[in-house]
Amino acid sequence: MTAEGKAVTTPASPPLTERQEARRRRILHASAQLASRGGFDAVQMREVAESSSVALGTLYRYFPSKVHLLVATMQDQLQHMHTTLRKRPPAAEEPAARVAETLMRAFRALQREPHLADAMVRALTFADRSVSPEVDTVSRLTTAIILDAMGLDAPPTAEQLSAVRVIEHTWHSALITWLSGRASIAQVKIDIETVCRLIDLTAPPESSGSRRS
Amino acid sequence: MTAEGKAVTTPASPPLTERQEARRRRILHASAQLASRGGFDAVQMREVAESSSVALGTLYRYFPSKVHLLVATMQDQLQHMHTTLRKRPPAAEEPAARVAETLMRAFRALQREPHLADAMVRALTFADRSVSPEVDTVSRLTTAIILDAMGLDAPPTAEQLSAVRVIEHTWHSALITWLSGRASIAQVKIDIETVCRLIDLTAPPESSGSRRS
DNA sequence: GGATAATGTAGAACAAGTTTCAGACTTGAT
DNA sequence: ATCAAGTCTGAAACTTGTTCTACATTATCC
Repeated sequence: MTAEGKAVTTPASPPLTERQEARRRRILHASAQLASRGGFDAVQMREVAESSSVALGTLYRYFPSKVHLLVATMQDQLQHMHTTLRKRPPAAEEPAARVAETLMRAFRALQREPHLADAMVRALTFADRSVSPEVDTVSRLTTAIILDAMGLDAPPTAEQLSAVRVIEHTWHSALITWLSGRASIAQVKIDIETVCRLIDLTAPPESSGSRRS
Repeated sequence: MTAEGKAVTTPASPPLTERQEARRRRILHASAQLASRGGFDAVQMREVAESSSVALGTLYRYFPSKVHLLVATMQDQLQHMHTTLRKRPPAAEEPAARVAETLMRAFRALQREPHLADAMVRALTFADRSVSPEVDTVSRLTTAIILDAMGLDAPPTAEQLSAVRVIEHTWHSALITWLSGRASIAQVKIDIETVCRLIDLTAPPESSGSRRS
């Protein structure tokens, strides 16, 4: 069960026309493309505008800052990842192992586009208050992915949610250290596995009455 | 025992003259001052230069970028914190509790200067590869503080070091969520306490032969 | 003490994010 | 079809990090 029934996708403000939806999509595509080339710095607003055949002013109407744009790009990518992951759920038995497996899978996907990862993650952690809603959406998506991986058969306890938050913290920060070349891939793997141990630690007692098969 | 016998402080490149040391200090002071006012954005290189009576070019000779400057500022502040913390070591018995207590103390210090915290932490996570050495120094300092708090009587095991790394990840990322208004102080406290449980989890077996008093 | 290299100064110049504005184009309602 | 409101465009302007240049000051070495 995903954390939210609502579509995490749609802030549903004013409904966009078709042409507008298309523009938005072009912009996000250009953003991801440029990011894939050279990371955060390579995503230059003028280039994104030109690349997506949109005036600079329009770009700024759709995404009020570069960080907004990149966080939206991340939302987009995460959505893909989420659906991809749902298709082949992790194989392991234990929740902790399942989460670790899922995150490592995501990590390998990021390794294929390290520059894109750089742009998205840097934007995410650099975001200030004005981007909070968008960053929060990303966070909820990530939480949903992790909870999915845990494969709980009861709603998560408060303790488990704390563990998930800590896992998210570790995930983001470990990515940063990797992206900035201060930690190896192996290191990141160890950190993920280490933090996932918290899941076992916070599992509710096996036979305490509220378990469902 | 601190993680390093070497002075984490001194990269010891070319020894600075007295006037140079003074300049450097003026710059760091101005940086912290401006950061305290308005956070990352308020630290404008021209203002730092003027504020510390140094030409812009000179500022850039001392700190090759704004991020370098702010990371150095953080180094500076951390050093203070470390010596302050050493004076009154945490009271708790258990290593996990001691670390949590220490981090919460640090957190309260940051709360007193939230804008400064903002500037330093944002710079830290935004830093790219060119700042890796400096960021690494900060990381080593943080590790030292945590290890100190654990009060081990034997050198930390590899497992414990992993736990410490995860704690650091959580610490940075939790700070970010707090600074960007997406998590409350209480939330950060819970996250810290949650992650600190990893310390118990990775403690070496009590009476396994390599214990000292 | 003077030559010489390194360091510092002032200020212009450049780059990229962001804002602004006048005019052209769409859209939706009548 | 027409009008008003909202949207998009192109281009210039503005801000702040960063670089560059020509000249002054300081430090070092003989």
